[in-house]
Amino acid sequence: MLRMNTLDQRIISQLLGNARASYAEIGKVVGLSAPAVKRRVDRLLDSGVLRGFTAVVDPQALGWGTEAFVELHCRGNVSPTRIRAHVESLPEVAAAYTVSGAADAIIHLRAADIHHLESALERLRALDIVESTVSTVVLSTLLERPPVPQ
Amino acid sequence: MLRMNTLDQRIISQLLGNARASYAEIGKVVGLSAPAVKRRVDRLLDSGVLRGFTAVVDPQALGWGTEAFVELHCRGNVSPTRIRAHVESLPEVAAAYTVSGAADAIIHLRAADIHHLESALERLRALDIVESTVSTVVLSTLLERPPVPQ
DNA sequence: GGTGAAAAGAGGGTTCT
DNA sequence: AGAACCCTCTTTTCACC
Repeated sequence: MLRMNTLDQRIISQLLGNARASYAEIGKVVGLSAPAVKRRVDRLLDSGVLRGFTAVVDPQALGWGTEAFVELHCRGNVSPTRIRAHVESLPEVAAAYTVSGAADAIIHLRAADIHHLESALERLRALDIVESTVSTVVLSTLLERPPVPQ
Repeated sequence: MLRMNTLDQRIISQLLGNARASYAEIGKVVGLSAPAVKRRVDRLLDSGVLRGFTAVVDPQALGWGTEAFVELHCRGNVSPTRIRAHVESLPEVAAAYTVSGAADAIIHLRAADIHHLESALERLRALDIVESTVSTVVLSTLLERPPVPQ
């Protein structure tokens, strides 16, 4: 595990805001030269604190505007690893979490439309670890923030 | 609304995989010159299909490893806009959705630890639109995929 | 959408503290 | 160790075709 300081956090903060910012731009904000920023970014990538860089797209625009949250109730005791192995076979799974409470997991589904969502749900319910599901369809996305603030 | 073709989708796909890829690299994959790629990316940014570029960080590594999903039940009829206005005042809100079913919204909370999460939940419940909440604490993240596949 | 040129940035080695 | 400086090579970003 890496020990990070304020400088690293501020660099990450800049990259969260704009992953295509140049090292010089970032350096100007955090008070470092461009090569110094690059070496820190490389180190953060190596250590796994930074996993990579991605584009933020409008799901609606790409035709993936229909979402749902599904509480997963499994048959008997199923390990998180097995749940993961099963749910990652569905491309519509945007995220999956094991949780406290009655449900075993919460699945975030993302699909093109209601029919696509229904099809994904059917395939999810057909997994042999699944006993029952409780779905909540998303009507609108009020807010979505990048993974980590500041 | 913008009409997009396969070329745009492939460019977006490349940027989803690596937002810091050079235009020349992207162009080599999709069969375009670097300036042509840049023109399309600029147009996608202008039109809002591409919202920007961000870093993918390990929340654990930055000390934001504790998450929860909260079903929000509001007093009477509250518009999505008002819900949004209220919940975005909490920095711990990672995402918020209006949903079908009994709850009015689902809030995705992200905090440093259980105590931080508890504090965020208290502030959420203190909002005057909120009648009651049902929280589900995330035990582990099994899977998290970028916003849009392919 | 491609081409070519000027400006900006990346990346590596060296020096300084 | 880590950051700044410098130099070369690549990339970006225009112009124009």
